[in-house]
Amino acid sequence: MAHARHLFDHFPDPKVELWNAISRGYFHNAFYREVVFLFGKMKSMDVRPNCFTFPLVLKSCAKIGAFVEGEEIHCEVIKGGLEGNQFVATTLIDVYSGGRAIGSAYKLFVGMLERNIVAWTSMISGYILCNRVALARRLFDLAPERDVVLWNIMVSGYIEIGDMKAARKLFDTMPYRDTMSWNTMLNGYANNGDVEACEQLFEEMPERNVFSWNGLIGGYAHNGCFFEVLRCFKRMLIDGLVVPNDATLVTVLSACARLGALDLGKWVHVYAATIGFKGSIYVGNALIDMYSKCGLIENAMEVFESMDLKDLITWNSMICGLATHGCGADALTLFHQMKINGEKPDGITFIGVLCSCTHLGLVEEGTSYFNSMVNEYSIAPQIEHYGCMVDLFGRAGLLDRAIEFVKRMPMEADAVIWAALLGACRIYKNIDLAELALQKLIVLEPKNPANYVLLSNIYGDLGRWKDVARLKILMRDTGSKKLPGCSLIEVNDSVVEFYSLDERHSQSKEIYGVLKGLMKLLRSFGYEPNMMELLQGS
DNA sequence: TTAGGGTTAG
Repeated sequence: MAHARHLFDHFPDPKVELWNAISRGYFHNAFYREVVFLFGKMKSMDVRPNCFTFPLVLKSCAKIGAFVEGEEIHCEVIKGGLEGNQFVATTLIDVYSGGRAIGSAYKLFVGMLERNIVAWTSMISGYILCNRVALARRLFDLAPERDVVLWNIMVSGYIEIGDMKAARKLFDTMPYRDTMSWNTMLNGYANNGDVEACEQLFEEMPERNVFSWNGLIGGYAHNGCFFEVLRCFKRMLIDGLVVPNDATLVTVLSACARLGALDLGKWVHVYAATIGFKGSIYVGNALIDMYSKCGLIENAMEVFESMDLKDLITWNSMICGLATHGCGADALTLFHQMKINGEKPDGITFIGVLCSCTHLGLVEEGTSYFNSMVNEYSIAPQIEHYGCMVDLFGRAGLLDRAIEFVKRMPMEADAVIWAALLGACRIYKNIDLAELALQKLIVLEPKNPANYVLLSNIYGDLGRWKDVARLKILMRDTGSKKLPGCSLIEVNDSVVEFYSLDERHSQSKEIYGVLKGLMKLLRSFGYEPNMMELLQGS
């Protein structure tokens, strides 16, 4: 674009065609503001925009959310006598629907002298966008003709409101289906939590492209089936008919992160470079998260530093990765660097920042960050932020300030917050507050046994065994049995699950042998395991 | 030269 612009700037007296050409260049490179800016410049130089100019500028306005400017440009369309142009009018319908001004869109639609299928499609997708699916369907039935694009849009309208039955009924009556029709249905099932239907449809598809594979893989990921994500990715590679793209890799990497599948994650890292996604922000961000979650914070940092282009998510992934990895000081340094680089933090950034302060014990700094989030960045604190603050005070032993904070919150404290308090009560042995916290937790999460276990641990610490026993009975009576936490570790190309006292693995004898050895080694360094926790089965 | 449809990350 720099070369194109250079030529354009040196062209004597460019005509409207040339203005359109340079604007189209900016549009296709996603420089929407520049298109709008050039439009203003063009007018100031008395060049009259034509019917090719307006769709470009209007779409650019819509892209950057400049709906007021879009309306002004509509006036110029009328002044220029171009409202009757099919291309211009259809784009205006899209702009108004995009700005949720569905009434204005419909007025335009009705006022059109001729309405072709594209105009009908724009109007119908406008209604869908504004959640008026029944109205969209009425227009759909009225449309003089329907092509595959229009059918697909109507199907996706039902999917968006979660009506998979209606979507399927329409899909089944389609006179012709292209790959996108199948993919639309597939993604519908995936996003509505129906993994089985998703799998079945995938097998029935006459033709699959990368979106089809991503639909199935994404469906698994969305529904927590991370092993299936990896299995399906391998099948895709073996199948070999379709090459994965950045979206595939991102989904696979996030599954690796969840499972701790480090070897596959590393393999994807190399593979991404070989198929040309080295510069992808999406892939880079997913790699940072994967390495952080798998514990290789240095590798995460390496990816971070190698990225020429960074966005908000890049910074957030790295800051949160450092914070959860115990490198709070580095996380805070990075936060300041982020601001220097001109990236504006959001609510997630502050989660990382506050979490860092908590683990560094920086109570006053954390408080000041919290205030700057509200006052300097106008970010409304979410319940997660209040949770961070309660945790910050709690872990620092300032239980009074923590409970004070809970009382002043503008929303009801949730289970996470009370559990944070309960955790702090355990460290600082505050039995009264602990009992209050548990009371709240029993109401909020009557079925979560972890809460009873926490309080039971506190009683145990204080030697109040009768109370421990009382809680055990209470737990039994509520029928809640604690789901054991499990660890996942990658061994020889597959991921193995381990529970406490687990003996399912074929080599469990050897594994426990190693554990015993490690315990011995720890003891020789003066470490005494806390047998109390073992006894209480936490 | 021009208008309508799909997936991904913290």
